Amino acid sequence: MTELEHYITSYFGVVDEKDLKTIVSLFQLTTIKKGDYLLKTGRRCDKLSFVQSGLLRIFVKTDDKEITQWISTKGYFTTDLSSFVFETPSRWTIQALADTELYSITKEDYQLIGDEVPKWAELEKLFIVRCFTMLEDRIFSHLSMTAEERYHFFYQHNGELFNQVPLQYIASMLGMTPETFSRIRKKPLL
Amino acid sequence: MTELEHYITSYFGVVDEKDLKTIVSLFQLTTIKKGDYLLKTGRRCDKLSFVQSGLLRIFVKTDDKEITQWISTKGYFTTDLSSFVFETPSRWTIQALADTELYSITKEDYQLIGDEVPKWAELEKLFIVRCFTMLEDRIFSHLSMTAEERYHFFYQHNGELFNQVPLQYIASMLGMTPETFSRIRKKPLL
DNA sequence: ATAATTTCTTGATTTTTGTCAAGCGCAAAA
DNA sequence: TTTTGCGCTTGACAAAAATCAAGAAATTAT
Repeated sequence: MTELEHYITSYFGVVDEKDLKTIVSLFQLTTIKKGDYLLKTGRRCDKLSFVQSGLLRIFVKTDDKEITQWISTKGYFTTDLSSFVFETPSRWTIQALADTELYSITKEDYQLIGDEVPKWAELEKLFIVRCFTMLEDRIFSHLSMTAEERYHFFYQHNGELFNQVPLQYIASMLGMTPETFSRIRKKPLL
Repeated sequence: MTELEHYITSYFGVVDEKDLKTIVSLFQLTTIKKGDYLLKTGRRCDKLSFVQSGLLRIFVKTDDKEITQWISTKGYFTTDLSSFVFETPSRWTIQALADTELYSITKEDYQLIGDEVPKWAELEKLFIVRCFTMLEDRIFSHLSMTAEERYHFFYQHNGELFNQVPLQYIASMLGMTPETFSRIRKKPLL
């Protein structure tokens, strides 16, 4: 079983062997180099990508700074969901932070899954609801926690990321400056 | 056309007359009084409610304070989505801030919609993706804006709420204390 | 109408976080 | 190896926001 098959099984739920092969066969393995862009703000995001290895940073460039929205690691699906679904210009820019292997599927092919696998619509919905809930949690963290608390919480749950990506991106993603991040980092834990 | 019919048409997309009647007939009009609870944290949220009139506050009680996640006004669907879909204990408490009329549908009946209206699965997905995108925007506002900017942005888009609900709840929902909210409020606009 | 409660404001103060500027360390490039 | 650039840290300072406490103002209850 490939990682993609494993991920689909565990995150979307049980799909029979045959359907799983059908789904996976629609994904194409592609590679992008460190620094390359998978998507740029304003372009239409016409594919959904699964990170097989490597790292992606999802961010927005405003007038004076870049805001990192999320960092996708191995085992994550990545896309500009709104752009992918509604075919509108994307809000996010997605760039590789390391050489990255992706299994990607075009929107066209993605729609075939729904035709081939009747159960898909339901599984897809459950998946999106799970993503929705994660965003709710993230908003809640901004309403109820200080920068320091968000740091520790994120470190607990995603500590392995800290020695893989520039810390300034994690700082941005948590809603603080690199300086604040650095100061929290060196504080003793008491 | 009732408000509910109108809302379904405009937010979920075009559904034919007959299907629309089917859907709407599954919703039950109920009334809850100011201060009453529609849902309490930990309980299973077994229904989806459309606010016909009145106001609902969605919040969480932590050890020392209450965090308001959202305030639903006329024309909003409200539920604990995760609890409704996965039948897990709800995270949110939902309380009426005023006497409120709701059109509610149980999960059982909600599932009938999918059976009766083949198009529903797709419309439902699009609706959830739209909600997802709104949450993304909200996270972005916390990563890129100060309390003052969030205040003004929210005022621009939801100003009518300011004379309908206790301001402390809006403050909490925007991630600031009532005192900070009050000070921003009295600041001249320059 | 009056009292009681809740909500909002204000001031003084502390804490948290951001900004600016400089320097250090490390890794990639020349 | 030396240089260059990038990322991280640090310090001094400024700004933003939280806290605490007291009082108005408004709402609700009596």
